[in-house]
Amino acid sequence: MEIEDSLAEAFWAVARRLRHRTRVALEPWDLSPSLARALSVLSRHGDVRLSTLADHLRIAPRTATEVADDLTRLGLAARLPDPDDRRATLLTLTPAGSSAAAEIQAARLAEGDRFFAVLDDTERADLSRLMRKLSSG
Amino acid sequence: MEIEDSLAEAFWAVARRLRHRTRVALEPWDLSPSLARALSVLSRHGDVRLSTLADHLRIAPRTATEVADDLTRLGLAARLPDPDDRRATLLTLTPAGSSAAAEIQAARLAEGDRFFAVLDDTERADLSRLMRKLSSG
DNA sequence: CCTCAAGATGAGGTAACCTCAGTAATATAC
DNA sequence: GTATATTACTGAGGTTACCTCATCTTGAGG
Repeated sequence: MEIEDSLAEAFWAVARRLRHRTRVALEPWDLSPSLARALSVLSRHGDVRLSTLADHLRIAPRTATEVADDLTRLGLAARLPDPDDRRATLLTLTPAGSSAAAEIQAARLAEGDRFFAVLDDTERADLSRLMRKLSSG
Repeated sequence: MEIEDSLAEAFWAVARRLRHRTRVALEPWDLSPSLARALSVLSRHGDVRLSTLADHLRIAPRTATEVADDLTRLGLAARLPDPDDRRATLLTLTPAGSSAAAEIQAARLAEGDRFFAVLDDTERADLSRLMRKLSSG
């Protein structure tokens, strides 16, 4: 049936596979992808304002409030007042949040490595170069 | 900051870009990605039962009912009784649905071509080979 | 013909987004 | 030094694209 597989379709097939794998890798933490991403932003950028979090996640500011609520309810993050601006709220990782973030990051990296392990070194280098070209072209 | 860009991250950056471009390319038809996919299943497989549509889209059968409702309301598809099984309903493209499907398919292909046009022939062949390897590995 | 399964759908729910309006705090302009 | 605009967050309520469960009709096998 698939007489003509466009490059885009092939790309999406790989994306689907990778997404599925990643989702499975996150299962032990029982975190939605959305919360996992937020956690990773917090661990990469330290304490952030909700509006900054929204920017990083490319979501509306209002939605960042909800993400913060969820992480707080799970004991992974906490709100604290921004000393520089009393309108603002900083979101900070709790110890539980930090360690979850670290473990998740490690699991994700490992899963990525495993996924791309079917390629040899040269192929991975090629792919990396092509991706860079496509994401800045 | 980005000392170590994993291959997976680079891949997702490209995916985001391609998704964005595709969404923009679909704008003229004012169809959600979900309906556009359904339309494309119909145009590839001809009349299908709702349950079959659900399988192709990997959604629950109940959800296919809603997709069918939406396409019908837009005049792009119509329900007709399955002559082989009076429990079943076939979904068929209307003329408007067929031509929309064809145009969208063409636009998507063109957009994909444009997206991957920053690569030369060799690079595209490489990418294609790598994608095939990753989606069957 | 009786029971069980399959196809569609009504009712109702969820996750992850959104906009709009409102409040508090800050920055800017006069 | 006050008036005005702007910024940061959040309450209320909506949307999309899914889901499950219960129900109805029809089909299939013993």
